[in-house]
Amino acid sequence: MQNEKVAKILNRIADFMEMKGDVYRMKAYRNAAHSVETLSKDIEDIAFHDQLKDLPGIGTAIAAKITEIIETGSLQYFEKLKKEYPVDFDALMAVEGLGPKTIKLFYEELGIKNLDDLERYAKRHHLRRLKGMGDKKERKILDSIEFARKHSSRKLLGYIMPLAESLKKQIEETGLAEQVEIAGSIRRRKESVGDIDILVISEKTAQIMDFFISMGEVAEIVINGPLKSTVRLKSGIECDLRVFGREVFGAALMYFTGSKELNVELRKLSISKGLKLSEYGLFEGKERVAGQSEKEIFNYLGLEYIAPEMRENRGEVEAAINGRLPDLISYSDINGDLETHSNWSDGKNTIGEMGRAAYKMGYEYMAITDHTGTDRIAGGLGEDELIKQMRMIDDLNDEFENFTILKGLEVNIDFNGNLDISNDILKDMDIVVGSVHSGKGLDVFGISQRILKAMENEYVNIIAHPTGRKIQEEKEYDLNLDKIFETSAGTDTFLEINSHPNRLDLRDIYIKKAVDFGCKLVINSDAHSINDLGRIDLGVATARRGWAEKKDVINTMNLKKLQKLLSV
DNA sequence: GCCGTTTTCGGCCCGACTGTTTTCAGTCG
Repeated sequence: MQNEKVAKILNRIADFMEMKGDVYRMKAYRNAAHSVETLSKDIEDIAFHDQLKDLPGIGTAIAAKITEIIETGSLQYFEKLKKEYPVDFDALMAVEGLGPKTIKLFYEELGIKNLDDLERYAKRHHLRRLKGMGDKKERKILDSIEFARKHSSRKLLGYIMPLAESLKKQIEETGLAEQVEIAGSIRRRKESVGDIDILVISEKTAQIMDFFISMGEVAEIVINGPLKSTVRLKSGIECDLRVFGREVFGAALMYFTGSKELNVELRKLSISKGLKLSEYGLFEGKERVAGQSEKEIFNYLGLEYIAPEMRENRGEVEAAINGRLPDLISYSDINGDLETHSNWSDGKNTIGEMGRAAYKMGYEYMAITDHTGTDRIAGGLGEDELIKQMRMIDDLNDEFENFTILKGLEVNIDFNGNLDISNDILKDMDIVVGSVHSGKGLDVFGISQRILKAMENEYVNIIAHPTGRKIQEEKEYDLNLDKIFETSAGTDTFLEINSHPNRLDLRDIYIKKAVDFGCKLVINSDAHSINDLGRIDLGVATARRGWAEKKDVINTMNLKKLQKLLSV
């Protein structure tokens, strides 16, 4: 899969176009990049079948460039641009107040290529002499360099959510706001987030801003205005607070929830209907015809309500026009957790503690799936220990009413696609989770073949974290997803959506594709302690981003139905 | 550079803020 690489190059070209001030070419490349990014098919396949131009935003010129990237591994046009402007664009863009135009100016006038150059020239006060610059801007840039160095990358949703919720709660508790909402990519539950956006309805604007900028979490104030303030938090992320009136709050929430791509799409749709959409409402001439709630705006535009998790401009607008939006799985639909670990392997809590915590969450069942055999690093269990554990779970289950601990394991799929526990043991398990943990690159058949072989084993129910990616750390395996989805559907092997904050694997666009293939999914916490059980919400959010419905996810079933499904 | 249920040419989302300006460019979301 070269999708990521192609999208990255197109995005970089868009950056160059922005530097050159060619706004419309910039948009064209940006659109094309988005098109490739959100594609669930392999771009090489599409190119091979000569179908690139069928993709939205890709015409003759960009199709030819994509073909060149796939065939030669690079792109002449892109190499030329890089030579023309050899700057560390990402690093410089991370500096607050620095954009493409300023980066170009600095490079052309002073030869600034990276943060070190920038810092040197700022300290020598060379920046302030340039056109459009002044001492204030220079100082602001200097102040922002350190922050940009430390915190240039986006943060994982799972780690930022609790912080955002806590800020929201603190603001609510002041009683100064009528309503407080978290917007932005957090509301869309995107896997990584760049900042925290909080919107409030309030008439006591000065007081609420004062409270916001003096909260304990605040490290530094960037902007402090009457309607908008920006602060840097001690945890290294920026947070915005904006105040709006009640009658426009829906429009503001919609606007600041995004995504940017969806906003553009909705504005275009508005124009085609003779309307105008902004964060202050939907207007017909000068009259505001909707704005108090998001529902009102969607309705007026002739759309069904689009859930925040779906707002990425990946076809949801068309589906909403035609009344074909999926009936998304909801956060309360989960009836149990089918991958958890106890202190028998690398978990922190006892099986009893895990069970009682899951019971308290209102679950009907939970599977203990400790690591096995060769996964010695994770304290893997041998066959004798597994038999002992099964007996103990039987005893524990006598404790509970209307709740069952299922006997399971997370079995390792080795280099040859074999499992490290014999079928004699597997057949007595309620649930068998298969996963690849090691040997990438060392394997005999390629990872797809390993997984496919494991799926063919009649006792394997679930493939855990199927693509093996770790967000911002490890790339996904090079898998033949079509084949895996086809086999999953054919063998009733369920694909996991792992809720670990840095996995969220399967990811959103693959979930959509898996559902289209008729695969059944399972959302698991992969908890290693009772505190991890709650993160299953991240998995549900990811499923919603992949347009999954309740019927697509097996652990929304009650125990009886689930057991029937697993026993087949 | 892409796109078309008024269009194959002439459009391409919108508004606020900041710092530099003396009417605006650049950045941000």
